[in-house]
Amino acid sequence: MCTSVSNVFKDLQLENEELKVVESIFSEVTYKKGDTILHTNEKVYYQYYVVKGCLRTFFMDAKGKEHTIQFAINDWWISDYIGYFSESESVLSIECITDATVLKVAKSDLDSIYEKVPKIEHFFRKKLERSTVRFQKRILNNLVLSAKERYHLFLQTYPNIEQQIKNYHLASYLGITTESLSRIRKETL
Amino acid sequence: MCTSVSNVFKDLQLENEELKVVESIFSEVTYKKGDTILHTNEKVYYQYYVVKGCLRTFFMDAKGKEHTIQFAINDWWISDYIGYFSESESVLSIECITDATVLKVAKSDLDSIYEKVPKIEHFFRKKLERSTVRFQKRILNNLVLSAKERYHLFLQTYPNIEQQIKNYHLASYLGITTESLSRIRKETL
DNA sequence: AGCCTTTATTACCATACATCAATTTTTTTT
DNA sequence: AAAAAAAATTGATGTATGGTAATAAAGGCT
Repeated sequence: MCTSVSNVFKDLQLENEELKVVESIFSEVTYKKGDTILHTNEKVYYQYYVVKGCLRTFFMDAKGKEHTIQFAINDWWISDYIGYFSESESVLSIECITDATVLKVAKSDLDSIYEKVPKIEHFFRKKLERSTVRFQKRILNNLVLSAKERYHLFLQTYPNIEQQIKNYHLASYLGITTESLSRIRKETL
Repeated sequence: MCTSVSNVFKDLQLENEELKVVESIFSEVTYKKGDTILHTNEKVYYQYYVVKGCLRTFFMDAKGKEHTIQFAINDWWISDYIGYFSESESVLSIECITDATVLKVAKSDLDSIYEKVPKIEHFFRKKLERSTVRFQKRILNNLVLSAKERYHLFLQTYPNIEQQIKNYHLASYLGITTESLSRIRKETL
């Protein structure tokens, strides 16, 4: 069916049997630039592994201002993890910044597989550990760095993402306005 | 040995055999108010389950300003999770705000138990999921709320913690100065 | 190519919070 | 209880980033 699933778990050395079970719960979906995969106030059933393209999650605040929480490109995972893990309605939207191909998997399916294939539970625990490290670092950075410093750190850390996104995507990720980002970029040149 | 370990995993219905294995890797330690459990630039071997007392992790920036990352009271876990998960030197310090009793466990011991007792890996995966939700919410809040709003949200969310901590602890958690916090509290009365 | 929409830039003014310095209040120590 | 130390408050002023609005540049579409 979708051969890319084996790629997701390539480091795991799954038996053929295991791989079959795992493949059965993933499905490949393609989207067009601008598509919204998840709207706010929907139940969050899925998380998504990005095969190709660039996506983001964002939060729309009371004043209608967007706040980008996460970008995802090749080999990253994305979802509204607040809604996904707490099995509640979404507070974020997931949007395709470019045309995209993803593998989606339902939380309920994944949860039931953990018992059958412990390697998979292991994989997702490790993934959570890495994402915890990233989030903690992000909190640190937001506490410590100026907007300008956060901008340069982003460029360093995610050089592949900047090309694919608009300035206002990045501004809303850095927690500043497009105008401020524009000023920062001007200074830098 | 230390009976409180069974309490940590009370929802898990561990067999006697399993409990014994698990208990063997935890050890109870007591600290005095003001003690620093972990200094910066040390290897982070342990994470800590708080039995009693109040602790915090904080980051000291280049200007010598403290930034509190996390508080922990009864039944919470605490560590420098950047250092702990990435097996690197600590960037945070762990400090006892009050006298405290904790159960500490080494990452290496825990990792080796996951294979023997899958229930434990399951437990820690779930714990990571919940902490991911909390961190995502914290990022959202920092993006969206004013200092005043963050203060009131903190009081609501952690009513048990405020009594145990100094204003400057809270200020450094909210990302503001003690002076600003003082003004916020004055307005509120 | 030219039109129209989207995105980015620039300028001016506003504001939330920071910084510095002095003082008061609370807590700890003797 | 008095003295000393730590913590909190208050006032005056500074600064990074926000908000608004107008303009310019870039990208899509027929």
